[in-house]
Amino acid sequence: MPDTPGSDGLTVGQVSARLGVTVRALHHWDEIGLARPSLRTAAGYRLYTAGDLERLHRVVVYRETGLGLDGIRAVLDDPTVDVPGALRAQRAQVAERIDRLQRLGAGLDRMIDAHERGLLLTAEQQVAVFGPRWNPDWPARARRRYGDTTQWLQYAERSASRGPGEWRAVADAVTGLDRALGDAMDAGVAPGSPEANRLVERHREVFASYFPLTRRMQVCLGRMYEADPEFAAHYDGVRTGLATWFRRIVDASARAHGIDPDTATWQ
Amino acid sequence: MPDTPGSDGLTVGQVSARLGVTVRALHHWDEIGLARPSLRTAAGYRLYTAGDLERLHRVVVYRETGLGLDGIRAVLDDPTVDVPGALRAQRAQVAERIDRLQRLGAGLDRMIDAHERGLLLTAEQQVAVFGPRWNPDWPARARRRYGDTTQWLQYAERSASRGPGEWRAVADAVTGLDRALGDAMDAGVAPGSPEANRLVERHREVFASYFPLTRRMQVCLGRMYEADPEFAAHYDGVRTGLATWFRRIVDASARAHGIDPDTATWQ
DNA sequence: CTTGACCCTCACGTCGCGTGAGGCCGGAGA
DNA sequence: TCTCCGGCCTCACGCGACGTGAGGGTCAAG
Repeated sequence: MPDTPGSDGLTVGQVSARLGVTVRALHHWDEIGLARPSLRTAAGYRLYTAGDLERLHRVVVYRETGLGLDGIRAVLDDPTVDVPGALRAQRAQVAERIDRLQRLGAGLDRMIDAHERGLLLTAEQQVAVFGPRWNPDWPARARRRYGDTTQWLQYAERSASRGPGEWRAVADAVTGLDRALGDAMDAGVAPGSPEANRLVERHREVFASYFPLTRRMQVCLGRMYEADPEFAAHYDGVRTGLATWFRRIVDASARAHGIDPDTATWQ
Repeated sequence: MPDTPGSDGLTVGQVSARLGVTVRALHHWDEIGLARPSLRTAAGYRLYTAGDLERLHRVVVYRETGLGLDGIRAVLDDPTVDVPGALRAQRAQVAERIDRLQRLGAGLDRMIDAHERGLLLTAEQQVAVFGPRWNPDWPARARRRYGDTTQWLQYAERSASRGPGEWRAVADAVTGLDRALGDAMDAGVAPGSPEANRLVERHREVFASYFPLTRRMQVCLGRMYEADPEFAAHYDGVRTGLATWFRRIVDASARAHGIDPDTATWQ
């Protein structure tokens, strides 16, 4: 009985089942000469002998260490190769990959937090950075209102990489702008004047630390500042009537750039 | 000055320097339509506008999370995609990969230990498994003598996956064989007899738990048992003269298989 | 004689670029 | 004006370890 399974060799399927590797992998290892069957049937079927199985088993063992096929070939065929050394090198690589993945995971956690909370600072940090008039509920409320917009995404992406120091700079820029706007209104700067237009540009630049803002979006924002009680309260807290004056200088600037502020949309 | 850098776009090299990505990556992202420049010069140079830079920056951010380019495309272009969900899925994948790598690292540590110490058991475990006649220095001495042979490699590979239970089974098989050999010698079993040959085969099978043993290697091993004081002491401790008798039954069996025991080599 | 499970050999696809090859473009110095 | 050098362009193959068909032979059983 020369073709009883096991008497002179196992077929790819049988080896595959025994060693838990795919048939294709066996073909591949045969192709590249890493582990070839010593026998073939007349029909060309691969037959793996007991000795072949030995080698295959060693291949499987070293493959599980993450060694590349060339490395495995070296370990199996080159008696001068330093196997424990190769294993230790492999171990170091694995440790490094774990490190990288852990850093990546931490970065992901930060981004997830930024998307969900809008800000990575604790309530105390927020008050310390943005001042006592800051309400720590605002980020969560902003997320509920705008969380499904592209701009929220962009804002979250930026927030992920900002700590207290960066936020302090943003807050300083914003309060500086508020002061400049109030002073200009006090000084009687007229909408459409070069000075007013410069302030509008400055607002766009400062605001870009949250997300990129087009002129049209800025127009919508100006109207929102005026209409939304919370925003209006903020600007009127700087100077009475500032929200309205700001809308007027934005509208005038938009008109100067060929935009009709009454039909402008957010998109 | 329509071609001042920055006025209407940056070239690939400038973008590459700013964002810390390779020029080839920019080409690639252009090819697959992930992030294309809005402009080209007459000569075909890519020119990235401020808006293009925005998009590129977002690509870079999400690429750092390990998201695939198709995933990034979805995040950037499909407003219905659940970004925090995608990030959390990515986070879970990362955690799983860390897990796998940590298991892989543990496996590597075991293999390294097996190669270096020859045995993963503590001295106490060794004595518990192999009995009071066992000397815990033996594995280290064996490594010094045979550590550069293929057989040591195979032995170490097997050792890496053996705990006390498996070693107990091996030890039992060995002591059972020793007893059977001693009994047979006592009973006057003759070298070359079927019973002696069966014992030789049994020895090869038992020994295969250390590493695969050919008949020729077995012949050499028989001579070593007789010549090496330590091995001889062990077998003579079972029965006086057992080492010599064992060599004789191995020789006889080898001759029956067409091997000249006096010229057989380990290879 | 057919069926269905198993085997064979191509040969392309994967993923995100790296790495040339071969050649055009643009600003600066001789 | 010529030349030089650095930067840009478009192919197009390579990588690593197979996955996944396509198209077709083989083998034991009914």
